Amino acid sequence: MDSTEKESVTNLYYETPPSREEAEAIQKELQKRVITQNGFKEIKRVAGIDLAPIQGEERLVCGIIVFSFPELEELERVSARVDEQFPYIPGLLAFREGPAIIEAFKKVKYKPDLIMVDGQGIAHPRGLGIASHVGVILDIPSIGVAKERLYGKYNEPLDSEGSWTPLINPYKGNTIGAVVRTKKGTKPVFVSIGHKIDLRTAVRIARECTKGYRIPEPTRKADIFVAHLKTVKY
DNA sequence: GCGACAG
DNA sequence: ATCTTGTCGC
Repeated sequence: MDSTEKESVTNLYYETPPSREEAEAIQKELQKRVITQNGFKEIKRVAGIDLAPIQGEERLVCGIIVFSFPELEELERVSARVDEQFPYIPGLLAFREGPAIIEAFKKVKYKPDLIMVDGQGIAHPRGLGIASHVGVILDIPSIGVAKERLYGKYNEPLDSEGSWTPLINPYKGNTIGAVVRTKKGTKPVFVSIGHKIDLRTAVRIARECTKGYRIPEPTRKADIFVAHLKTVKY
């Protein structure tokens, strides 16, 4: 690939949106940079990230809230609105939402030690879900916490808080994530390594961030934040 | 060819 | 994600 293409690999912005093939090629390159071991000493701040489309505006709004950890007291919240440049295609979510995340992250003053993204980490067909993609580009530890499965097979975890089962790559048979029951009586969430963290730690952090709701506080609060932002004109 | 398919 | 009212369950 030439220098322009090489540049596009480390950048989520593009003059012309990449084709599906180009996007998948970029994912295969970035996947090689994912680190599946803890790349931090201590986690003192965790950020939750979420997005939502602004109906009728062809734009997306991204909200990021930074919390102290493990206290989970809010330290800061920022947001950014960007034009839609890519459609939603299963497996290529980062090309749609990534630019808004990068833009909003630039405004964060209290840089987090870990970011929690609403979506998959390595539990993805090419091992690079949005949480991993953004983690690698920002070079910051990350974990993916998705509400639905994208890839992998699993057995339903028992209906008790904290129960979890492994999410397995159907071809290789290795574990790519965890199906975690964060709240009894509700559907489980899909936790996977984003970047610079191992699975057991990712599951532990997700659980420590859970406060009585199915969704961990960082992404849950970020979701409420963007739902509000959508209704405000700017 | 037939399903599956994050947000 | 979004379109959408009432409704089942704690």
